Amino acid sequence: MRGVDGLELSAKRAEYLKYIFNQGDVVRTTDISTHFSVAPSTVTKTLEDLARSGFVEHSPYHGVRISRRGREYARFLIRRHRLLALMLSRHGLSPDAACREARSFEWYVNKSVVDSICASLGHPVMSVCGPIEHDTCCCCPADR
Amino acid sequence: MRGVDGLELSAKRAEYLKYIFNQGDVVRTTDISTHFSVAPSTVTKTLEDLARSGFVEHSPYHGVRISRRGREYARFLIRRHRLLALMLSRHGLSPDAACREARSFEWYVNKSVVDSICASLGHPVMSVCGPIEHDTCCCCPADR
DNA sequence: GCTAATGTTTGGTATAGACCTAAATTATGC
DNA sequence: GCATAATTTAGGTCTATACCAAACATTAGC
Repeated sequence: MRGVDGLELSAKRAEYLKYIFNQGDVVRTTDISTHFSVAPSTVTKTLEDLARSGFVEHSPYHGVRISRRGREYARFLIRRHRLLALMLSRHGLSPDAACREARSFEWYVNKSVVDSICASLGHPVMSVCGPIEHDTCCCCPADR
Repeated sequence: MRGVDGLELSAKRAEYLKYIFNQGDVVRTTDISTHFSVAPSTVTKTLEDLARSGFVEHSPYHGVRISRRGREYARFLIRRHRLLALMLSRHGLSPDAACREARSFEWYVNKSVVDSICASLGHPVMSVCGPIEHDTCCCCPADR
């Protein structure tokens, strides 16, 4: 995660990656196109891009599998989302609203900002929409 | 400001509007193109758009002047920026970093979220990069 | 009050991202 | 091993942003 600023992927691509990560194993084009309600061909193109950037391994006609890099990045995306949602909930939003609203702008928030927020919240382990892992956080030796 | 969610303008357009608002009177195409380092024709096109949406009054060859609607909206943009910057500074960012980082994602943050943050910070009157006005805040009778 | 310099707009082009349909290709289930 | 289902390819649309060159309008100098 060194040299990562969290803005490498557009919102849409990041959502695809998150979805692929959450599915675990091999994900089929149709799964993604159904989930996001877009045409399969749209998915194929985006997948090719994600593969070109090394976030997934795409074997045509057989689906995609997340790469090591993609896995790390997806974990960061999830950690960012949950930290921002938690922050919003500390600023008066209901858990649901916090989670929903975080989705709208999280894609534009730097890793360094996320790390600051994480520290200011005392490296919390639980957010309003799930646990927060700290293996991609600046405070963890593994990341240094 | 009723019916406004803060996402009406793209980041670029909102920046143009903010600049025009800050300049006060009539602003010339060249001023804007110099400020943002883009070609004058790019500015003209964007200005036409802003005029079409009612944020500015554009009299060709004579510059633009902000409209009533634009003025209100610009005030909201500034209030949003300063509240988010203040929030970031409360989460460990230096004043400079808070202001800079807020710029990168503020464009995607809803008015309702801004209002919540405003309330949670106790409707502050000063941020890290300038005063915060509350005439566009949900807490003010003028807005109801 | 005309001309030259300056400022602005018009029209055309480009890129990136996201999306689509239709046609072609590959895989899979009997 | 063939029909059907899944997937990719080809070719296109649309929006936002940006650029340039050429045409045009305005202003300033004389």
